[in-house]
Amino acid sequence: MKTYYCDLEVTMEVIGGKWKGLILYYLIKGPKRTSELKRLVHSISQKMLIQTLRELETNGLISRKMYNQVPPKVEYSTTELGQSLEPILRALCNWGDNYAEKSFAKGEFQILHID
Amino acid sequence: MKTYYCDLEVTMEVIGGKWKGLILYYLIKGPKRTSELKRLVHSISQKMLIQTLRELETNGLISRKMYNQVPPKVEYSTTELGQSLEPILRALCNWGDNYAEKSFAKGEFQILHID
DNA sequence: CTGTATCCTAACGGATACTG
DNA sequence: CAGTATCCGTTAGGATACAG
Repeated sequence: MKTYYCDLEVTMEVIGGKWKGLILYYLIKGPKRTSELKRLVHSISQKMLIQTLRELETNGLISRKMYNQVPPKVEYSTTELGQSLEPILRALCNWGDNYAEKSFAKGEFQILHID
Repeated sequence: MKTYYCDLEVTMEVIGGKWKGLILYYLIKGPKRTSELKRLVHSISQKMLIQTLRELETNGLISRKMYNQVPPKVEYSTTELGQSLEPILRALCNWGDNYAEKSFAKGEFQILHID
């Protein structure tokens, strides 16, 4: 059994990592098919996309709906719990935007918006 | 040069990972000496503590003050930028607390509060 | 007390090929 | 289209010893 010493650790376990927050962020805006997510989070590999979706599903943040048809169609959407992260994820984005502006002069990195 | 495609990635780079958010969370409550942090974040190794502090400092979130005395004394504190994360980190904690309550029944994990 | 230097392992994550 | 399986390199991170 996993043990945490601060609630912060719990949240980071759920939305931390390289892809979880990002995928959740897109799903919060509305349901998406697997291929749509693959395109939106365009640098993610097939493996990590599926793997991350499974973890989010296991943690009860998103749900998976499968349509029985050929070719297959699967749609992911946030649960109520996942949706409750919306204000937090938005705040994280806003902070990052502000931070980026202050750090741009240093030329340490770049941000490409491709929405 | 690092490239990001969403502001969310930027923030996660800064407070993500296993220790950054946690250390920042303690420093936001007030300046701390190295040994104090080591005690508070009690499961952290010497190596990760120093390494994480360096990264937070490089990102401009905390500052390091050294006293020239024997034995050495070093004190870390948040910068204005680091302090600006206070509402976000608090929100992350609250969410984790709420999430934990909903998940306790499953017996998947435990939380030990040792403040 | 604060910090550095090694060594070592496990997890993360990318590339590719393949299945229904 | 959606997903699985495998291989493999990189990195995160722990343990330990040591230095100023």
